[in-house]
Formats: sequence, structure tokens, C-alpha cells
Amino acid sequence: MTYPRAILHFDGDSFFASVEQAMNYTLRGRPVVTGAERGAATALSIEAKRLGLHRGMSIREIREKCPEVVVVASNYTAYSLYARRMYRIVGRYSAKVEEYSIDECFADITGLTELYLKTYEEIALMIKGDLERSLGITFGVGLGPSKVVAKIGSKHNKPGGFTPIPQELLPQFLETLPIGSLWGVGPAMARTLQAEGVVTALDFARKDEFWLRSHKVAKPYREIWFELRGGCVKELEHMVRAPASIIKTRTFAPPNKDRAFIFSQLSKNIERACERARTQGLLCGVVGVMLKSQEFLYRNSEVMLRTPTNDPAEILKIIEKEFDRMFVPSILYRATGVSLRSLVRDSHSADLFGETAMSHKSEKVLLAVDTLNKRYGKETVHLASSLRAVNNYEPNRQKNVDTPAKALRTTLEQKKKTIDLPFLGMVR
DNA sequence: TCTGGGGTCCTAGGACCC
DNA sequence: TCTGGGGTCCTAGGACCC
Repeated sequence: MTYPRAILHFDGDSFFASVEQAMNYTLRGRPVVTGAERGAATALSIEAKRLGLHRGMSIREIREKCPEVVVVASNYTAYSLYARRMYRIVGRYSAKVEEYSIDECFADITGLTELYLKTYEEIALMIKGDLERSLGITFGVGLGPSKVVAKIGSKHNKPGGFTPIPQELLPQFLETLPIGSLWGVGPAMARTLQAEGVVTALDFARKDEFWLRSHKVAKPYREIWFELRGGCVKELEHMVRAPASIIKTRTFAPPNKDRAFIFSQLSKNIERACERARTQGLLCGVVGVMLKSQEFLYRNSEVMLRTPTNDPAEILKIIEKEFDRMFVPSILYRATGVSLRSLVRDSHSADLFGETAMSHKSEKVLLAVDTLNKRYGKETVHLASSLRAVNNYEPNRQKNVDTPAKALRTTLEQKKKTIDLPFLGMVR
């Protein structure tokens, strides 16, 4: 068995649903579906999959078809916690672990056979066993000479499988693998390759360099090609990088064309994005704004800030003019979004004009807002400009018609909040 | 899958410069 | 002033991932 490099890929089986079962023993062995809060299935336990249910299915349909299914709301805090535990356990065996996503990671165990006096296969099984015992979740595990091949392995024998793919066994694994099922090959590239007669992963691996050049195959696919032939170019990113951008988008139903409402949606997204930036200790230098029309047409714009910030009020002031340039009153919109880019560490160094120092005054307020929202629930405190969006956000309740009494109460609550909030605007 | 939310990377092409 | 060649930087948009 030849592994010039030995790369492992770990993939948690039905991760979200499995975490729910691991945390609550009464759910074990029962069909569990997550995603109640958005009205569509996000993850399904093996038992739920066996009932013929699948991702994206509406919760209502699931309840009608299979009343025995346990439907729960996503608990991303818990899933992230389990992800951390997963990284930490794998990290005990190898110093090179890439935290790839909330339910996946890679580990480079090249050369560790000497340390553990075990084969690569044995090391893989040792880590897999530790993960499953410690977390109470099964993992699909792949071992190969590269990330691309390790990924093929972890997908191979779905729940709880372990698939080692040494160089000499590569062709037999690639032979039956549809080109579109490869990691990094999406629908567009799959179509292009199929048109050239490349149907399986092996077809692709067998092409030569001249073919790649004459067909102008782009870099990401050249790398996949190289790794399908047993090479290794995609190194593990085992150092956790600061994010390049923070994005918050939200769709609202039904589509709307009221300027104040749309701007309020944007305001809420900006607040959420800034909150994230604050928890990560980041300031943003460029803000991108996105408006999405009912017909799925996008309008993007961006504004460079004079001084990096993570204060939503400051960003909103600057963004509003840009928003009015983009906004077309006759169009129905379905979503807004914001992206914070050019992120820099929040080092408390003063700039030439002392503007950073000035913004520190509002920093205390923002920290207090974060604390309150953490303790009493999201959006307990928010900017007045976000008010309409916050009140509007009641997922899956569109059909509930307010009683007059309830509607009145809501109006009163709105009034109360509008009275409270100018205070926030005056602090700066 | 009539389309949710959060990300990254690559490339073509325009602007600008020598 | 015209023509040719070459380089860098930036941006928009496509493609892909979970």
C-alpha cells in the first residue's frame, strides 16, 4: 500500500441530527430532522433518511407523511461546540489538522507510522474510534495520498465507513465515479467535461497534459486532475486564518418595495454583521451592499470607509446615500445583504485624524449591546433603523393572522421601542 | 429541488503606465 | 501623433463548497 503522503478526511454522519441524538438520548434510534425554524429540513438522521425523507423537504410535508419524526430547531451553538471537540480530538494525533467545515476536517499523518508503530490504516481507525467514543457520533473516514482522494474515501461507504485508497487502488475507485461527484467539480464543469467524453473520474485522470492545455482547463481543475493521478498539491491549511469577509443576507416574504422597510432590512443585516466582526475583534474597511429583486436580479455596490470600523451606526450613515442611489421604487425586492471586507485586527492604534479614538466612545455601548443580546436573546437591543425588520421577522408565521388585540399590542410595543431607541443614536 | 445563508478562489478584461 | 509591446492593479462575475 503506497502513500507518498497520507491524508485523512473525517466527515460526521448526518452531523446536525447526530449531535441532537448525542445530546438527548431519548432521540437515539428515532428519526430526527433539524430545521424547524426555517420550515425546511436541514439535516436528517439515518432513521429519517430511511423513511424516504430528504434535505430541503418542507417540515409540514414531513409531519404529514411521517408523524413519528422528531422535528427540532437548529442549534448552531451546539453544532459548533461539537465541531471544536472534533478538531481537538484529531489534533491530539496530528499537528496538521485543517478545520474544513462544521462537520469535516482533514489531517496529515504522513510519517506518523514511525511514531505510533502502526500502519496508516491503523492510525486512521484509532482516531476514528476515539472520535466516535468521545462524541457519540459516527464518522465517514477516507485515507489517501491527497485531499481529493481522501474526500472520495470518506464518501465511499456512507454511514460509519472507513475507506483507504492507496495509489495502486486508485484506478478501480475512479472507474465508477461520475465526474460530477468529485469535490470541486460542479454542474457547469461536469457538463463541459461530459461534452468532451469525460464521464468518469478515471476518464479525466487518464487525460494528458497536452489535452489539459489545449482545452484550457483552469487551475482548480488541473489540481484535481493531478491529485486523481496520485499526486498531492492541495496542502492542508492548518493555521486558522482570519476571515476575508463577513456576510449577512436575509430574504423576506412576501417581496416588498417600501423604501423604509428595505432599508430597515439592510440595517438589521449590518447590525448582525458588525456584531460578528466585534466578537472576532475585526474592523472592516469596505462595505458591500446587495439588493436582490423578486426576479433574482442582483444589484451590488460598495463603499470604502475612511476609517475601519465595526460600529453599525457609523456604517449606516455612510451607506444610506449609496442605498438611495441603488434603490428603485418600482421594483419589488426579496432580500438584502451586506458584506464586510478588508477586515483588519482591531488594534487600538490612533490614526492621523483621531477618528479611531473617537469611535471608542461608542465601543462601550456596543459591548453592552452585545452582552444584553447574549443574555436576553437576539435583537433585544437594536438600532431604530432596524426596527421594522426586527418586528417583521417571524419565520413560518405568515399564515397566523393577528387578532385585533394582538395587533394593537404589537403597535404599542413598537411605539415603546421607538421611544427608547433614540438614546442609542445620541451616545456617539 | 423553482432557488436559504455564509463563505473562498480564479479569471477575463478594463484602466493606467512605461 | 500614430503604432506596437509589455506590465501591474483592480473589479465584476462565475463557479464551487458546506
